[in-house]
Amino acid sequence: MSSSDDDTPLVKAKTGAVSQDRIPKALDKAMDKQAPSNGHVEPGISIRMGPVDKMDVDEPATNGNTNGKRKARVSTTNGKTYKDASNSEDDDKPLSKRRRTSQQAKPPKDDSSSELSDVPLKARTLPKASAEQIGQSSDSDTPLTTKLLRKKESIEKAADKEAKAIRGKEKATAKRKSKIASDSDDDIPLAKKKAPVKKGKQVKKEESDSDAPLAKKPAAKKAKAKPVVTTPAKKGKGKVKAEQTEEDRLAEEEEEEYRWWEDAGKSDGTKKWDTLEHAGVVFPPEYEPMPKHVKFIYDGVPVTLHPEAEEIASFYGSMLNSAHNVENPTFNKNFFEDFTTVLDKTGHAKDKDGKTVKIKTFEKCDFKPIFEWFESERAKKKALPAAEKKALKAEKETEEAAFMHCMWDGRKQKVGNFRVEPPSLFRGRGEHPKTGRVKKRVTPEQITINIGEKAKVPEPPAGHRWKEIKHDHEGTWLAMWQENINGAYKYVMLAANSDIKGQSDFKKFEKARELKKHIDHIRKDYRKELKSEKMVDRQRATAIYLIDQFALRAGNEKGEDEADTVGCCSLKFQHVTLKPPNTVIFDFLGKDSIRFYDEVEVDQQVFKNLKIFKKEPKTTGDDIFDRLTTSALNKHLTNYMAGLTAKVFRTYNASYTMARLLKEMKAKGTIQEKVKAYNDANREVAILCNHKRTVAAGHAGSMEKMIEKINGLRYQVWRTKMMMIDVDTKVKKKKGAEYFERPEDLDTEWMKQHQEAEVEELRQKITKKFEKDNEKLAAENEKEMKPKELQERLEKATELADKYKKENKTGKVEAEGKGPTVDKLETAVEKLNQRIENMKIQMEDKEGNKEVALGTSKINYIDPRLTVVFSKKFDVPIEKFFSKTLREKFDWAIKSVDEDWEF
DNA sequence: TTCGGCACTTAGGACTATCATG
DNA sequence: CATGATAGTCCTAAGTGCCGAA
Repeated sequence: MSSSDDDTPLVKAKTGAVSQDRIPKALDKAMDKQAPSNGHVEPGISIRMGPVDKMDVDEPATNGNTNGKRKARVSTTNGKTYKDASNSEDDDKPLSKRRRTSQQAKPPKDDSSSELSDVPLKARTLPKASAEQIGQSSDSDTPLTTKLLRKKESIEKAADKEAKAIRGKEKATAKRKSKIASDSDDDIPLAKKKAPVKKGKQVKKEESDSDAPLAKKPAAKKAKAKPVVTTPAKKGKGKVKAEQTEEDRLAEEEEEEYRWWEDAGKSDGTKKWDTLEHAGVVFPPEYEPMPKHVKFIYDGVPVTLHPEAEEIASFYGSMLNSAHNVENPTFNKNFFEDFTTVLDKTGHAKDKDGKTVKIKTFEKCDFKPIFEWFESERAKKKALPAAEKKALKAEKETEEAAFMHCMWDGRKQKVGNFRVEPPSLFRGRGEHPKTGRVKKRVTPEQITINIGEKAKVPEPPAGHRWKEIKHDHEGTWLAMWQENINGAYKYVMLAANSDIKGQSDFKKFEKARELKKHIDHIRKDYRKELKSEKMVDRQRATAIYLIDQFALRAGNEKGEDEADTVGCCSLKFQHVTLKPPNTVIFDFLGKDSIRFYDEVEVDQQVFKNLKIFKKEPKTTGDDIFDRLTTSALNKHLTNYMAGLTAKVFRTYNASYTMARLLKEMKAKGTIQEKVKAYNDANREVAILCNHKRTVAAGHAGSMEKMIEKINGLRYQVWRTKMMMIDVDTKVKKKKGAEYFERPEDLDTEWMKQHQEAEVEELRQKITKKFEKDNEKLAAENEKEMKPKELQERLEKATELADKYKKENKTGKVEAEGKGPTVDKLETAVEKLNQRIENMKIQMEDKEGNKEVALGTSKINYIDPRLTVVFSKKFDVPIEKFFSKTLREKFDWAIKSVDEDWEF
């Protein structure tokens, strides 16, 4: 049967080449052979990967490793229990659970050197090895971590739901009604929704459509609130409503808070404001030449530069300590080129006799004195008394106060980045061809101001004028300029906690929630289209599959003069390695030149397709999706839902994953434990989105320290056990000799070293304390202690050393503490073991977290309402999850949901 | 259909404040 | 009370995606 999966009629290709629109049957078949669809995967290792295409069920392999689990699955997409309709059993399989063979698998190359801080850098350079080589080398250590307990989960989930259903039968029905009323068909089984009723109509008028949730939802809520007072489900909302009126009154008296998320109508999505007043931008301070004695050195000779050139030299000099830039040849080359241009213009340098020195070679430049001067300045600033620092800060604040806020439709709103970017050296990431170039000072003449017609236009600095004054009501920016290196547009916009940003955030998440209603349909479609005989469709379906399953970015085309990074649509031949039967290895640099490495199992058909897309004559450097662009992809996606683009999948899958994880969580334990559990879920999402950070410089060191500490504790455990024998020789028999054995890895050599280290540590501590005490005495004008006193105090350390020495000699440990008994010692051992366990957990946590950044997903991908609900339900203060700024940013979420809310 | 222009979100790293810890 | 680790903030680069003109 496996050869019949291509049941669609095939149009004969004209030339038979892959690049034709149609996929020749022969090729498709050939691919079948190369990638045997019935290739066996050991069920023990394999997590079920790609969702099974119904059309492929005749292929044993794909089903083989999912075995019985699938049958029992109940779709939980909407948080409601119902039998999954039709053939999309796996559509809702939570992302993070599926298909990552190596969720946290480190690429083989990284493994060797986790202690080196430059590893990430290395990892970020494009691998030179061929794709095949990578495949092979990683063969050996396909790390299979994180296997999530799918079975258990679905059982728990079902039980959970049942319980819930019983608890709130009434509630549920009320909710159901209200939900329907409020235009959310969350509860309707997939089967019923899948008909693309809206399809055609929605296509073009996305503007108004995508706004629908924003506009309609709150309105619906409000309308509901009145009549529903009696139903339990509505109580919450009724209350909110009541509070609101009160608050409104209060608000009017003070600041007046605008609860836009409760405001119906408002904003058709294009017009963003009616009136807009603001103070413009703050320019960076003019360059202040360094004191005369600070010289740039050329070829060993201290020379003087024209201030303009000196400023540029100072950019470079001040960053001598960040090897990241200064050791990058491109950075140096670009810098020197731009530096030379300015030097040519300003007459190069003068030596102390006023003779011109021409600067020709970068290697002969010495920026050290400049660097040192900057360092000393920095130190000076740091050493400033706290009071002075504060005063300085306050002064700056008052100076900038006017720029901090604007008036947006008459409401005071915080402005985000009102400071114009100061000149500097461009720090492009990864292998950016322009990194190191001089980013010039921005003049008022380059800046366009966007402001209300009736508002007072901010004064440009004396003797200057703005480039242009606009009154663009459809823009949310206050000022704009273009930077000189890439021609990038820079905008001054409102801060994240402003209404306007909040609104678009809200919209974003509502859009993702809407995708929930269409996702099954979409998944079904792309699975079907994976087999389309049209190359374009097949590529598109495959791409959507990757975006959906692995949270890849869209992957727009990039220019020549940018770093060479990719996303889904721009994946190149060498970024994807195929390992039969159905394992795919992704290895490429994504946004910010962050490496994406993942070894996953995919749907058999996807594997086959990728093989076709990589078919000769394609080779390194060629596009895998050569018939696909992001705009074609997005255009296709809009057919399903207005405003649906590739990016929405990331939001959806991230939030959906978080929602699932939080829902599965048990409300038990201390607050700390709950927070930890939340962070673990957060981490899973971060891993899904490949949000990374560079490993902290001291990571390996602090790791080692922890290990030593743990070993120290283990040693103490052993010693305590030995003390038991000292107290009562009989325990040795009772507990067995094994109990008293010192762990093997803590061999005699280690022990001696450890003892010495302990003694030394104690000695240091005593000495330090002594010195400090003395200082104190000196400060109080009293007599300092004699060195003899120190000697006496150090006796303790010697005693310890002696004790250890004796222990080593006799092989016995004298019991410590008063009235030691076996019982007491046993509790002591227990306590020590507990501490060891805690530390181990802490350590693992740290290690697992060392290159995962949680912030990005929390700020951009996880619907904040999920966190708010979690906080309320589990009774953990929201402060534990959101910092002050985040609480402000997510104000709308905090104030708008009760604990019944679901993503 | 492609391309450049434009506006907006997403991103990691540098810098800074705060907290724990010894 | 210093000191190092961690959390929080700031900065700006690097994406996405839309639009209209060629």
